[in-house]
Amino acid sequence: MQDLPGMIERRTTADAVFEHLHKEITSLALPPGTKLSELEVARRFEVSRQPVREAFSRLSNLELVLVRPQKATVVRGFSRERVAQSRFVRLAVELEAVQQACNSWTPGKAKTLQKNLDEQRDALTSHPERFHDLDSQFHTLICELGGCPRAISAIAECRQKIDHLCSLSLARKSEAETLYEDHLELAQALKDKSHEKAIAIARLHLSRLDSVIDQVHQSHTEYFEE
Amino acid sequence: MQDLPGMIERRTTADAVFEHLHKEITSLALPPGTKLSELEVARRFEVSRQPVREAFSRLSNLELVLVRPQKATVVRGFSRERVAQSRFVRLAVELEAVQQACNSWTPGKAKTLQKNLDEQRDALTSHPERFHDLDSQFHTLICELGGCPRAISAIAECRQKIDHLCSLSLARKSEAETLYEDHLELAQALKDKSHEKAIAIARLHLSRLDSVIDQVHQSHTEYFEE
DNA sequence: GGTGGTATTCTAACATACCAGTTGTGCCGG
DNA sequence: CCGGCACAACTGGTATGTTAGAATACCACC
Repeated sequence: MQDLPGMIERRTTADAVFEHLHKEITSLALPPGTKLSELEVARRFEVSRQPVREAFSRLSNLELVLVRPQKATVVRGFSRERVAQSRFVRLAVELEAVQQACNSWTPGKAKTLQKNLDEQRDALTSHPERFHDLDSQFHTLICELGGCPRAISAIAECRQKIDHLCSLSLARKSEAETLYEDHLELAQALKDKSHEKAIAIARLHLSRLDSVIDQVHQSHTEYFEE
Repeated sequence: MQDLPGMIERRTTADAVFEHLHKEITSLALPPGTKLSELEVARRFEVSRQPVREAFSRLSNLELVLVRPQKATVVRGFSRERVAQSRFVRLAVELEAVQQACNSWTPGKAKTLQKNLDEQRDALTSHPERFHDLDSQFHTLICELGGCPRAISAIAECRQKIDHLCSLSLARKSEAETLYEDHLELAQALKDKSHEKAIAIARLHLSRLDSVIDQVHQSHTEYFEE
């Protein structure tokens, strides 16, 4: 006797506060270093301090804020180490997913992936803002079609932290073209069922993040904790 | 001007409650399905509901409990899917770590690892209860010496969820011997700098978990959510 | 003018009271 | 005896008051 339908989750005040703050932090509307006071936030949302506390706790779990008892709660900055950690795990998972995909690739799957690639190409010139989503979808498709659905959430979790930082990056335009070309090559490698090539491209693809990270680190040192 | 020394974290009541409950849950003193009432727990620890709420919130983040508003908070059971997810990520990370170790392996590192292996052999007969720690240390050493320190925490996180389940496993004795032999082979593969062999053994090594998981699933179906 | 102690005023942590659902139980009517 | 409804005893969510630690500003004193 499960409560399968009973899981209709109530939307609580704390949820609302959490989601709002989460958005403000990840969008950098609240930049790193910003002090957040329970009382102040509570007044801003016109709720009591309790749900705010709850929200702070969750944000703290996500390492988005640092709660310093009796002092203050501040928005955490980026950490090269944390980013590197995410990148590392994502690389490992992505490599495994790509390999499994290599083993089980079929023309039908290739066609589905090609459809996404076509959209990417169109987006490059017409809707640059859509490229990021298509990029994400591309990697998801490889996991899904490749028989690694478990990799999807793991990668998404890693991406989230990295994307947060990459939102500061300028020059996404030329970057996007490079990424698109990587995607093309990776798709080809899958078609060829060439493990070595696929792995090499995946490694190269993710390594491109490093320069972006370095660039952001230099242009926005003040947002970093180290 | 950092607050390097300012990070001295105070030990709060919520911490204590959280740690206590965490231990009770992971040790299965509070088996899956146990109902936890904020009020009841608060009385047990002689604190107010507030810190208990905080603790519940953290446990919920770790997916150890399920908070159902207006109904109850219950200790979550195992989920084959969640375990598989952890196992998958761990495999991916471990494979990457082993490969990097392969590239940078030296006789000196091999010697350090051998010391751990010797301890494992001794533990098998004299101190079986120590084997688990040595096993953990073995994998950590490979990451550390292999130039993948980042893999350590990622693996530890995955292990935690799986270990929780494996604590129900009987027959750890014969299992341990098999694991030890895997370790020996892996160490040899590293010495030989044989990527293929190392990867194959790592895959095999982790796949051994599956039978343990199946076994626990059959003998303790009531602890599973699905 | 510089230094030490103190008072004020922040903060988050904690305790308590209240509210709004949910659930289980038992009474009452059929 | 059985079904349905009402009530009582829960639950977690929210609001607010209280406590204690930490930073700061200020003032007296050197």
